[in-house]
Amino acid sequence: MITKLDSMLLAKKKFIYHYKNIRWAKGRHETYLCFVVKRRVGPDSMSFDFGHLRNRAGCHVELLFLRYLGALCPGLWGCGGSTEKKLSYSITWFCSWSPCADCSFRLSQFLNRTPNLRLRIFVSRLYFCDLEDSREREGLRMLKKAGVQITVMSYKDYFYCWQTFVAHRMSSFKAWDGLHQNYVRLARKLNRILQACETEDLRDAFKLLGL
DNA sequence: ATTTTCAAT
Repeated sequence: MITKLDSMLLAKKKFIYHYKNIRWAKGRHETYLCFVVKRRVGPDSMSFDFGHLRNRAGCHVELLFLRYLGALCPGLWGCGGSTEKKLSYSITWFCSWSPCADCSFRLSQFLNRTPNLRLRIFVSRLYFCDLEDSREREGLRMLKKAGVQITVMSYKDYFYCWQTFVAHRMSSFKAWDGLHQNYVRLARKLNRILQACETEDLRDAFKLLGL
C-alpha cells in the first residue's frame, strides 16, 4: 500500500485537538471522521481505501460520508443489473464525536437496507449522552440493533489513527494526560448506555413469556 | 463544585 500524500493526511495538531478525549471538550465545533474501507476480493486479497472527512455547514460528517459511499464502495448496490451480485464491504470509522440522534437514526435505517455493508464505529467522545433519556443515547442503541459495533477509542486506536491518517512525519504518537482514565470513564458510560438494549430485550422476552 | 457538545456571530 502506497502512502497517500501529506495533503490527504490530517495535520498533527488538528488530530490531537479534535480527538482529545477530555471531559469538557470546549470549542470542538467540528467533527472529524477517519475511515477505512475494505472489500474482500479473494481469500487473500483485499481492496482497501482510507481517508478522512470533516463536517460541512449544515451537514454532519456521517451523512457526508454516506454521500461519498457510492464512490468508496463501487458495486455496493450491484453493478446495474438487478441480478448482479452485490459486493460486500466493511467499513471502520473513527469519529471525534459519537453520532447525534438524527444521524444514528438515518444510519440505522440505511444499514438495515444494506446488509452487505458492515460498519464498525470508534468514537473519541460521547455527544450529548449525559442525560439518561437523551435521544443520542437512544440513537446509539438503535445503531447497535442495526448491527453496528460501537466502541470508545483507546490508546491503541489513537495510535493506529496516528499511523494511518495523520501526517506524523515519523514522530510517534504521544498520549495526552488522562487519555487512559478518560477512555475508561467513557467506555463504562457507553457500556451502560448499550446495556439498556439487553435489559429492554429481556423485558420483551419476559413479556412474551407472560412473566 | 463546576466546566462541553457536527455554532453562531
